[in-house]
Amino acid sequence: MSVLVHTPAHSQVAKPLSYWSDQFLAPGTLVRVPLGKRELLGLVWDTPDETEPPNAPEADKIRPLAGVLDGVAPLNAAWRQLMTFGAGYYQRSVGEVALAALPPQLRELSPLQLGRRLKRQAQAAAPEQHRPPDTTDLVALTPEQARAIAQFDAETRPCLLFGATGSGKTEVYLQCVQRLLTQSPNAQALVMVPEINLTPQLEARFRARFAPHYGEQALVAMHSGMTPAQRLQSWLAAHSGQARIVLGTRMAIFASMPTLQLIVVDEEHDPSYKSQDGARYSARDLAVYRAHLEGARVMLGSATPSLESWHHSRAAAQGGRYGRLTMASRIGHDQPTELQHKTQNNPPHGLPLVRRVDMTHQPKHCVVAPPLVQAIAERVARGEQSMVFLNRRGYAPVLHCADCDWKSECPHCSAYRVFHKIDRTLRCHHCGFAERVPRACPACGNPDIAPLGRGTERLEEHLSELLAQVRRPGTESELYPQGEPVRIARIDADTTRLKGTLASQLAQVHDGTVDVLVGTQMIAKGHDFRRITLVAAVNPDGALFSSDFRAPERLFGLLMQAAGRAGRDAETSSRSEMWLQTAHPKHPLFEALKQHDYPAFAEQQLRERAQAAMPPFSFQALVRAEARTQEVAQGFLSAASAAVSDLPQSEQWLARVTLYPPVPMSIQRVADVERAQMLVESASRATLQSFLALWHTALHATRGQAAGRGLIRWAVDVDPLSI
DNA sequence: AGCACGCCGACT
DNA sequence: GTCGGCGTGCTC
Repeated sequence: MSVLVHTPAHSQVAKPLSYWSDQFLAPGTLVRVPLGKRELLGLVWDTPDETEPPNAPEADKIRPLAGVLDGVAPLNAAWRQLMTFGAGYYQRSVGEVALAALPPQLRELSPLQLGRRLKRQAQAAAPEQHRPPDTTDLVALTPEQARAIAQFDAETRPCLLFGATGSGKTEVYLQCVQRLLTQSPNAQALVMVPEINLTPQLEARFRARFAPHYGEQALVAMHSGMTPAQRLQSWLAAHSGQARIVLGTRMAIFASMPTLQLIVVDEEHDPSYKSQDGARYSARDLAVYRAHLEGARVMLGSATPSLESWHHSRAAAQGGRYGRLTMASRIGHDQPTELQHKTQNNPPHGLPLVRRVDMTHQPKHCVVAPPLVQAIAERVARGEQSMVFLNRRGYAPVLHCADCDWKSECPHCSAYRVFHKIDRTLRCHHCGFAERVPRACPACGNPDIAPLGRGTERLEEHLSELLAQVRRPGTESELYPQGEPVRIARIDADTTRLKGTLASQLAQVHDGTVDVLVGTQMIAKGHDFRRITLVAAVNPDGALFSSDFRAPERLFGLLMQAAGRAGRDAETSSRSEMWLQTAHPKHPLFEALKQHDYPAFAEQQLRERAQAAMPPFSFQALVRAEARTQEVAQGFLSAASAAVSDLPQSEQWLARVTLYPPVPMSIQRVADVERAQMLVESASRATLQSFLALWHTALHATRGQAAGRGLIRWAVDVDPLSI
C-alpha cells in the first residue's frame, strides 16, 4: 500500500512509501505510519491492487500501518489531483505538498484527541432552523453589477472581473455566492483575499449576509493567523461539507471541499497570492486549475489585474481564454459619455483627480512639497481626512557619518540597517538584527551621525511640524482657543505588530479621531475610509526605473488602489484628489494613472513585454541556491547548468530553453548566507515544464557532487514574481 | 523534514 | 571531564 508522508522533494523518501495493511483502504484515507523512530500522519495514495511503485523496498523492510484515522472521510479524487498537479508544476514532492495542505493539528493529534474533536464538531453541527433566503434579501444592483453577473452566468470559462475601486465588486461576489447556495443545496464556495488584514471586514460582510439563512457554521475562515485548533475546526467543516463558504488567504486554495462549485479570487493581481516559502505556488493560478479540475466556476477580481490575467482575458478571437466582465463606474456615479470624459477635464466615473507635483520645480530637498502641505492643511481645516503614503517604514533607511562615510550596514546582510527613532534602534529588515543606535560614529567617533532619507516615522514627525499651526474646525476649547491641533496617525508593520492594533487604529480613522494618516502600502489595501478626500504618494519614483520588469505593474496597481481610498462617498468624491510627487511627471505610467486608464497602461506594458519576450509572452523559472560563500552558490548553479548537456536530446532542449548565467540575488547576503539565482526561460509553458521535470534529477545529483559541497539549500521557483 | 550519529571547542 | 555546535546519512 502506497502512503504519502511529509518529506521534502530532495530527500530519498520523496516518493510514496510502502506499508502493509490487512484491510482495504481507499485512496485519500488518512493513516498513521511508522517512519524510523517516529509515527506520523500519512495519506493513502494508490489503490491497493495497483502495482507497487518501482524501487519498492524488499518485503522485509515494509512495516505495517500504525492506524487509520476514523471519522475523517478520504480526500476525494479532485483534491488528490490538485496535489499531484501542484507538486509537478512547482517541482516538489507530492508528499510535501499534500501533507502541508492538511491542517497542522491533524498531524499532531493522537487518534484519541482527534476522536474527541470530531465528536464536538458533530455536536456543533446539530441542525439549526434558519429562515430561507428570498428575493427581498437581494440588494439592489447597479446596471453594471447586474450585467457582470449575467455575463458570468452566460460564460463557462474563468472570468476576470475588471472593476474600478468602489464599483462594488464585493457585492458581485456576494450575489454570485448567494445564487449558487440557493440553486444547489450542497454547493460550496471558496472566496480568497490576499492578506489576513482583509479577512475580518470581508468575513463580517459575508457573515451578515449568509449566517441568518445558513447558520454561523456555514461560513469558516482559513488563514495563518488562526490557532491550530481553529484551523482544524475550519478544515473539518469544509471537508465534511458543513461549511458552505470558505473564506481565506492563499492557503485556502488547498482546503478539501467535496462540493466546490465556485472560486472567487479578490484582488487577483496581489503578489501575496504567490507563496514565497516552501512550495512556491500561486494560489490564483491554482484556483483556475482547481476550478477546471472540479468543474467549478472561477472569478478573478481586480481594479488593476495582473498583466497575465489581463492578457488571458483578451478577445477570444485573439486567443483569450478568460471572459472579461467590466465595471468602470463607482457606485453612485453614472457612466459618463465618451464626450463628457474628453471635454471636461474631470476624472471619469467619480474617481479622484490626479495631480502630479513636479519635484524638480520644488525647493531643494523638500520632502512634502509646499502645495501639498497647503492642500492637506485645507482638508484639516474643513474637517476632512488625508492619507499620505510612503513605502518605507522606520525613521530613516540609513544612518550616515559625514566625516568618514560610515553607513549603518548590517553585519549579517548586504543591506543597511534602518534607523527606528521610536526605540532608538538600528534594525535590519531582512534578518531582524537590532542594536541600540550608537551615540557616535562607530568607525571614527564623530558624534554627528545623521539619518539619510525618510521612512514613515520621520514623515509623520515632519508632517506634524509642517502642520503645527493648523487647527481643526469647531473644536475651540480653553486650551486651544482657535481649535485643536491636527492629529496625525501612522500605520505600518511597526505600529501594528501587536494583534488587534491594526483594527483599533483603523477604527480611529473611521470615527474621525485622525486627520492625517501616514503609512506604508498597508493603508492602500482594501480598507474603506469614508471621509478621506486626499491621498498622496510622497516618493513613488523608485519603481519607475527598477531593474525588475514587474515594478511598474506593481506601482500602478498600488497607486490606483491608494487613489481608490479617496472619496468613496459620492458626495466627497467630486472634490477628492490623489497627489503624486515625482521628478518625472510626464512618465507614461503617471499619464495613464491620471486618466485612471488601466487598459491603456496594460496595453503599453504588454507591448513592451512582447517586444522583449517577457511574461506573459514567455515562461520563467528561477533556480535559487544558498551557501556560505557566493562561489559555492554560483558554482552549484553553473554545474547544474552544465549538467543539461548530459540530458538526452540536450541540443533540442537547449534550442527551446534559455539558461541564463548564475547571478547574485539582489540582496546577496541575508543572515550570513550568500544567495545566488539562475533564470530559465522558454516560449512555451509545456516545454519549460517538461524540461524542469527532466532536469530536476540532474539538479538533485549535482548536489551530491563536488559542486554541491557546502551548499545549504536550493529550490526551484516556477513563475517567479520578482527576479 | 526530523532524528540520529559523529567529531571538534568553551563551560556547569 | 561534559554540553553542544552543525555536517552527513537514513527513514517504507
